[in-house]
Amino acid sequence: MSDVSNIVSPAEREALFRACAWFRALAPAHQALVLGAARAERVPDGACVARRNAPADFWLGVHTGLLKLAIYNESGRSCTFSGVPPGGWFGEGSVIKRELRKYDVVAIQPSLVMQVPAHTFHELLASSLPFSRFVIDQLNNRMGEFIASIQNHRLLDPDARVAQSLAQLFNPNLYPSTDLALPISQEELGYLTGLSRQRVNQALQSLADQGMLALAYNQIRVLDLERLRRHGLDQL
DNA sequence: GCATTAACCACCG
DNA sequence: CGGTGGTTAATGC
Repeated sequence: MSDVSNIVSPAEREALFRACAWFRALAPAHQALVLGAARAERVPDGACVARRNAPADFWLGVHTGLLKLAIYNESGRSCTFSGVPPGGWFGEGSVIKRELRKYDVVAIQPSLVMQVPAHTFHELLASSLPFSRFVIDQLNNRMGEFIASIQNHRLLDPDARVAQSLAQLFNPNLYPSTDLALPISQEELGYLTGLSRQRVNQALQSLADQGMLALAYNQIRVLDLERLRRHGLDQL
């Protein structure tokens, strides 16, 4: 993990924010507030975007690439809570509570990350109805995803867990701009699902055989998202 | 039985 | 060359 960063120019940064639905819903004055304070940077694969137990100074968004939210124990074992694909915004929980971040944020692909300062986030929350609405929807959607995650983990067989974990990365409310070709290694998918790489490989090949996915080097292409979403749910 | 770890090797970039 | 993927064998619950 390194902290090497690559700041994006103001003009390009503005374009990035105009691509976000929540930003377009803001009044012009609030948009200006964001553009005056926000940052955007390119980070390489493996880079640490934000650290666990550090102050949550930013609300974070993904424009391109892929991030993961994970914690590591002293022996180096990791637990990945969530993958965040393009279009995803996260970290509002710790920003709202003004607490230390609860997990490490690590790039698992070269990524373009957007950062809204906590101060700006609180200003928007206090003065913008559209922004408040967005944050409520955001928290609500993610709560649903986490409850589904626990269900999946406890009730579904490994093949179905892989299918559901993949399908969650295509939640249109949380991650509106995810491409169907997902650049992720099978090892990272193992961390995300809590399964071994070998078992994930077996599940992926089964799902590919059934026509739901196409596998390539460092990439999983979803061919039938609806079937992937349904897969395994009949077990419940 | 089934998943995990460890190991091996081929292949990709 | 390092990272990734496909496979097998040994181990454990």
